[in-house]
Amino acid sequence: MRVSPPSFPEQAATLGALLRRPYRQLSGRLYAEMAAQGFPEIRPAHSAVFRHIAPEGSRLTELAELADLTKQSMAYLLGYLEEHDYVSIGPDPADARAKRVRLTKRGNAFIKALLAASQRIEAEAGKIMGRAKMQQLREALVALDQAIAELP
Amino acid sequence: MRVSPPSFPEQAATLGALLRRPYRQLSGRLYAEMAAQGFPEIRPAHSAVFRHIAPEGSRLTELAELADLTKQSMAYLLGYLEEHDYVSIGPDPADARAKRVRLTKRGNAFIKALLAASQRIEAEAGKIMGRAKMQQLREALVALDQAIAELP
DNA sequence: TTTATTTAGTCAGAAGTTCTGACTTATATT
DNA sequence: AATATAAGTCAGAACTTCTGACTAAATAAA
Repeated sequence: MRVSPPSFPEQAATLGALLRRPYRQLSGRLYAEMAAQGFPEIRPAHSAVFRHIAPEGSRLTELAELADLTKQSMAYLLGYLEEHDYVSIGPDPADARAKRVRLTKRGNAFIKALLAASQRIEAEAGKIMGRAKMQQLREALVALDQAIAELP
Repeated sequence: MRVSPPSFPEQAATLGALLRRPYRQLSGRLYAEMAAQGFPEIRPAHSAVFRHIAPEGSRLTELAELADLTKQSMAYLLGYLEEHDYVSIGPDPADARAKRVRLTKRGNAFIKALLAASQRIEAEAGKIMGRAKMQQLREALVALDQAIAELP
């Protein structure tokens, strides 16, 4: 004698929904904090660059591949970041077709601030939910990522 | 004597990164499968509707609030879904200004298929990483979501 | 019970993110 | 040397979401 059908995703709490909610929350907090700390130009899309750029610099195409974006999309993001002095884009000495993208001082400062804020938020959440559970969560997320990669 | 600075997010594995990766993977697989199963029109943005729509139907404004979107954005998504016969949009008998959005047969079929695929993928991943760990993961994700909500 | 306010939704326009297709130039292969 | 491949660019479009201004209906206040 069911009163209301539990057949809708919100109640069903799919794994996807469970992952999405905290991710969104975290993301929102983080970028708001970065804006407050003097990096207001950075939007979530730009993380595609910051996540993958190498300390010695990276090529546009390389970044595009790592971020799973087209070269055009990556070029768009990089143009914006160059304009706002987060990266510099110069010629690649080894290949006249290619460009070398490097973090500027400001770009490095942004990453440092983002990492610090992220760790602080994680630590605070850890205090609330328990550090052991947070550690379990991390391990389980790594395992999940691995498991999904092995899926047929 | 550090050789390469570990100061970049990809290596740092922030909690955000750990959540994002499997979420993206899951999402990608799920929508590809839905397309293969006869629902090619549905894109991730539309989940904002399916996640929140009530069995008896919902109002546009209500859906917008639940999804944390503007009414205009929700109207855009609903228009598309109505065109493709996933929802019907009719007048609300209780309020002449309002509209009532209901899932069509096709909309219900989509949700059913999405849920089934999601559960199947989760079960398969569970077989690989261990069902106990998957259960731990679910619990930890709920705890994390709760903890983030309690953050200052 | 008029008047004022709030609520539901629309219209117009824009910004941002990402895509496809066609192209140029430089490098690598044959 | 001729051909194929790789790095990026240019032009244009689709999609997602936003802001601001608006209409019409419902609710609250005077």
